[in-house]
Amino acid sequence: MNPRKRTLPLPKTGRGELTRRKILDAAKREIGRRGFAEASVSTITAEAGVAQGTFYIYFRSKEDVMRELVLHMGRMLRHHLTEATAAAADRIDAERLGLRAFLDFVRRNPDLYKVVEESQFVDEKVYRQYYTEFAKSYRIALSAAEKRGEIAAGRNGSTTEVRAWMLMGIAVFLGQRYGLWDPKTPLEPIVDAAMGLIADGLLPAAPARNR
Amino acid sequence: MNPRKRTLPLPKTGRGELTRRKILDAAKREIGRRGFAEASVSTITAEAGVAQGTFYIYFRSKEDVMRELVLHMGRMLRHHLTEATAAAADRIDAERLGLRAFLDFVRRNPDLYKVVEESQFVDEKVYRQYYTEFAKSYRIALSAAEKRGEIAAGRNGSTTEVRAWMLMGIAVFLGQRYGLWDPKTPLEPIVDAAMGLIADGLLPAAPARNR
DNA sequence: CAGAAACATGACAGTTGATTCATGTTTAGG
DNA sequence: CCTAAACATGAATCAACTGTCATGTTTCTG
Repeated sequence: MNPRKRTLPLPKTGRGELTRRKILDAAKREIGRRGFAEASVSTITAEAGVAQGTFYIYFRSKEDVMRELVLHMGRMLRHHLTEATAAAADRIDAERLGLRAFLDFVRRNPDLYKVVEESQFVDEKVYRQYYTEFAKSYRIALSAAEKRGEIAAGRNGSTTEVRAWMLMGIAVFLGQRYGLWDPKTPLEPIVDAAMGLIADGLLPAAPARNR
Repeated sequence: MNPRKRTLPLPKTGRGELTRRKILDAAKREIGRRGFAEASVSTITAEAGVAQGTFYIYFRSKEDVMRELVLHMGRMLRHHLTEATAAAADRIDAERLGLRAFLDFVRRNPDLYKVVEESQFVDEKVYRQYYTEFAKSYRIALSAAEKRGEIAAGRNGSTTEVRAWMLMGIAVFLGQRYGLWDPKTPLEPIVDAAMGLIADGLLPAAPARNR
């Protein structure tokens, strides 16, 4: 029924739960700040205030903790975005609110964000899954909006998926540039500028176009 | 005059140059495939067909090789893109040609591409520099196109820079998704779909818009 | 409250892999 | 063709970490 347990069983007592969380939190900070290679299990457990051996009660390895953190980020971000876009008037509005919320999230959780990006080089599978799942929800939302006429119909069969990946790429890069690297600058002008491209593209407004 | 040499001096003989190149090539393949952590100096030198010690004649450390490879990628990619976009009729055309060329490049140089992405976690400085420089050229090109009226004027002061980072994010994500992860699928439909968003945005064509 | 299960400890065994170095070999240039 | 500089070697050094384990301590359950 459980030939090779993928994950160690979860703690069964309150104490255990607390300890596990302390380790996870410390790992997030350590890996986020110093990077996966620098963050040793001993650094993590020191930061968490527990003995080294305790780590292995809850996690098989450092990689195991990465996986857990990626899943955690997925859940948190999904929740954050769902809340933020709930009141969107239409898809463009949802894009704006979503982008804004994403940048906020990155600024509030730089460590977690960096862990997820680095997971790519530690366990590619979990990283791909992370983005593939986001892309899937994105595709569904875009398809629906397309049917409602809120956004343009695609040029070909790949359009919706391509759009989803483009929008994710935009968010990730703006998150990196303005969320992580320049955490003080106001986000509104960034989001405004971004929405210009997302909604209308690079081309000048229609009246001037000749096509 | 050279207080602390950043880089070891370049080889002075043909033999040395060849050896250095063999090591660099092997490092690119090894790090690209197995990742920075897995690629040991001994693996790299074995692959290059030289002794371990030889590595340190040309590079101070494994990280040193990463830096070198990032710079190399920058030069190669810049060259590739310059050639590809030379004949562009206008900025939109340049975007199309550039995106297409970028995806091509990624498919042709997956190892190098992956090395650059991982460099972020090995020497963040060189990684930032890499993208910051690309962003700079991008800004210049976009500004010029804006003045020529080929693309819409920005909404605010950050527009040009934000656009540059968005377009880079788009390229990187499509490069990852369709260049690396799905290296067989034809690129044309991807590029077409992408250009829809880049040129016109998500909103339906102007006639249908009411604003 | 007693026994069992869960949890915690920290020293340590064992591995790994980066870097050094003393010793050769090859090349360039006079 | 001879010598200094350049290049190459690979065994040895050395530091760092991971994961284990024998030994406690705490919590749960009946």
